[in-house]
Amino acid sequence: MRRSNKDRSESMRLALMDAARALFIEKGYAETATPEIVALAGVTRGALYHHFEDKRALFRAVIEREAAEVAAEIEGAAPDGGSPRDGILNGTRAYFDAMARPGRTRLLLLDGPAVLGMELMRAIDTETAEASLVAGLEALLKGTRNGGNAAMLAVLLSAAFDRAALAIEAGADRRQCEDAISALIDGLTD
Amino acid sequence: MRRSNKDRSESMRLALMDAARALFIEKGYAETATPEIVALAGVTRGALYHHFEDKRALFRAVIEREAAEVAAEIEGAAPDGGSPRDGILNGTRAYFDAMARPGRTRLLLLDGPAVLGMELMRAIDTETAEASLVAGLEALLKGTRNGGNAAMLAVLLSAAFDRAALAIEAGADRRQCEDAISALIDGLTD
DNA sequence: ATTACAAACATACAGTATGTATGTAAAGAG
DNA sequence: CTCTTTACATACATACTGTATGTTTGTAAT
Repeated sequence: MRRSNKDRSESMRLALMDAARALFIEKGYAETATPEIVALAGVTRGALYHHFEDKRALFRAVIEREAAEVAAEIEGAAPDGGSPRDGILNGTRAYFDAMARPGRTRLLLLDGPAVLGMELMRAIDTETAEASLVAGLEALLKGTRNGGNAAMLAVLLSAAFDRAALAIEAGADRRQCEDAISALIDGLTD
Repeated sequence: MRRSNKDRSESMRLALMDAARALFIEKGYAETATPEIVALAGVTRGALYHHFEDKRALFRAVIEREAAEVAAEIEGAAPDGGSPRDGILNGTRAYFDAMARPGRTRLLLLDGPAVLGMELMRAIDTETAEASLVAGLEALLKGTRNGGNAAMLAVLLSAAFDRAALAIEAGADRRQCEDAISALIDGLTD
């Protein structure tokens, strides 16, 4: 069979990213060796280092795809209508749904920040949850006593969402998490 | 000079932990090699592997000491008197002070969770900020509509504190962080 | 004190990882 | 149908981790 170079590159990148993702979520970034990755993908390390600068670049590609998927799932689940409060809470639930996919908390909340750094991680998922959270909070708090804090509150609340996602994966009751977040959100207005 | 074995072990462990800490905060856990650590401590790798099972065990010792120091600083700064609200906010400020020491955010909030895992990290600093935060929140919320959520709210709020500490180190305005946290806390009661 | 043992280190080694350099086959341009 | 470039495989240099072994220093008993 005769395939174009573009096709070959694309499927090879995907195969490598899929194999890497499977191992990264199973054993973590540090404990995953490149020979394992390429063995799982059925190729050699030559392919890996041809398409990615180094192991970290492969990890970054996996992270960026994962973050984009999370963003897309949230985007797709947000009706974007209704009150600012409902918009935020719907977004929260969509975020929990998205983060329930196995491996995502480890990739995006544990290994990602440690390997790529907080700065880069923030840049990667800047258009993820937090951007719409800022918008929602600004709408919610406009004119209230907390109107000026929307940006900072979004930072802190998104941290709470992240921790909640980790807690849920660790066995915490999801309903209880949502109630606590509702309490935090509602406290800002009334 | 003739020193006892206990003395030798103790000072050697401290020397290794100090050297390791300096390199861990400068380059991160993964990028720090054991030959560097022992070179900085002026010994050989034999000493390291005699006193610690592996590199990870040395990192864990560094983390546990750091977490204990943070806990002690908070403990020392908490007057423990006054209203629950003031107690929580004082604890928050003490936490920010403690986390302002260079390297602590990286050790305790980035590399720690990734290397040791969330579960172990939670066990290590379980008696740190969060225990007193739970107590403070329970006192604050007793009888209010959020009385049953104190434990979960403590989890979420401590995540917000952590993120705030990271933001402050990244250049965010500390005062603004404290205001936002006050807003979250006060919203739970009024 | 001398001997006997254990603890504290240093040195040497085996295994494996990463990244690079080089070689080969397939695709695309002229 | 050449010629070049891209895609990949193989081979290699370097470095790190953990262990095994050796040497010195402390410790306890006879």
